[in-house]
Amino acid sequence: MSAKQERQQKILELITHQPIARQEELSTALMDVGISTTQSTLSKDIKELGVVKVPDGEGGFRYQVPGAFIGTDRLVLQGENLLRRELQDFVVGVDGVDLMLVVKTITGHAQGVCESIDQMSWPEVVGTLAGENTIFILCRSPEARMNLERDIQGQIGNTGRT
Amino acid sequence: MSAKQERQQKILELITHQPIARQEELSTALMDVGISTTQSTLSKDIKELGVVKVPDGEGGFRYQVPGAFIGTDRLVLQGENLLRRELQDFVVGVDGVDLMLVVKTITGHAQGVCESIDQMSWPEVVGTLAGENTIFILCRSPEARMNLERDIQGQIGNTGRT
DNA sequence: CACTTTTTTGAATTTTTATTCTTGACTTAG
DNA sequence: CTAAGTCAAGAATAAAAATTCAAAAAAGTG
Repeated sequence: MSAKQERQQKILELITHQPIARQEELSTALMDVGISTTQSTLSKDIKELGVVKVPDGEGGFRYQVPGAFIGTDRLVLQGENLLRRELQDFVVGVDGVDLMLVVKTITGHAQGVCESIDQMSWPEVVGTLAGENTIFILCRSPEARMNLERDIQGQIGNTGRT
Repeated sequence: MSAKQERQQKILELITHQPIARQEELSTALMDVGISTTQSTLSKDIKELGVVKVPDGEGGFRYQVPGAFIGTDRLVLQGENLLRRELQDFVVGVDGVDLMLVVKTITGHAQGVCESIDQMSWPEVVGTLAGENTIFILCRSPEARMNLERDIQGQIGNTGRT
């Protein structure tokens, strides 16, 4: 494990276990653990890790590991390309009745796929909701549902190509 | 509504709808909306609101409304006040068909808003379910749904007042 | 109304953070 | 081995954000 990785790992540990308000402070804390570095390097690490400085509600600040944030890496793929990729890779089935379309994914990926579907802002979709491996899609009409169902069905059929 | 409140409200709006990387930039954006203020004041507002500056994954930064965190003060709010606050700050849209009402929130806030809705124990609501940024609300009748939809629509419509 | 108290604000300043630029360590290809 | 290329790191510096302080505005109080 490289020095950089070790340091970044330790940074995450430190900030989750104690309130750290400034990069200098972090530098000191790292020193105590035998890691010596500069504010400059920490600034870069922090950006890379996606760590953020949040108001702590007591008039101060503290660094925190990002949780709910969108952030970092997923922004390379977007829109239709991302969706196609997700459908191909993660969706295992589609079904539906009436206004409800149900998409099954491999475990843990429903949220992600659902996010992509949301991003498309399809007019025929009223709303979506994802669990762990299932997505519910409420459609505006049975016809809209059938169209979508056919579309998605088509996409996931492509899987074994090339 | 005080000047301060208006300004802070607008800050939340602006940063959710466009990427803003620096406080000066925010100041400019506010100017475009007719609000004139200084970096100094914005720094205070940002702290008060719990807004954070996050790495955007493209080598830059942007301010963002906090999701997972908040140890701040807004948690004292309860019942209707809390709900109103949540609707204003976090809800980005409402839609529905038939018995289903769908509320969209900014990412990570659906659970919270849904909780507040549950607390209200509205008789026209049969049940609710929240994902990451979407809430499904099953209503007792289409009329009930329309009423709720109108109510919530009204709340989130308040944003741009005066 | 006066008068006190609290709150809000901006200018100036300090503090903190990001970036630029260089250097050295390490890799790879010839 | 040597040269070209990549990567990590720090010193110095630029940029951005937080804080201090004084003054103005607003909110109470008798």
